[in-house]
Amino acid sequence: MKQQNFREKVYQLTSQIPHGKVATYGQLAKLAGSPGAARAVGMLMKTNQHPEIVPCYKVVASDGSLTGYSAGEGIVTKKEKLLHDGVAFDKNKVDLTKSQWQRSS
DNA sequence: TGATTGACAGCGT
DNA sequence: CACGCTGCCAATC
Repeated sequence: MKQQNFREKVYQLTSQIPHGKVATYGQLAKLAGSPGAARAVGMLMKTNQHPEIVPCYKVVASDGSLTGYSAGEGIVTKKEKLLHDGVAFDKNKVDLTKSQWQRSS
């Protein structure tokens, strides 16, 4: 498996997140090959060149908090999308205890 | 090529 | 428990 560019890997991994699950920026960064690059991952979502294959709303902060989101009403729309996706929510945050994405099966 | 930004994460107060 | 500051990485201007 050849190592793609960091950003390609992040987009790929994000598109692989199953229905009803979410992943954290740190998790994606680690899977992409650079643990600690959570901020860089967030930037890729912001620039978001592949909105059709990258459900960025499935990506949340390490604490389950919904951050950013450049589309619709922002955080509000993102939360609604996650709820619609079957993700376990806790008030204003995602319940990572139940809905955090497992690693590659 | 260099400097700055940015949708984070972890630790401290 | 809530808020603030620092550190890391890659992309963008």
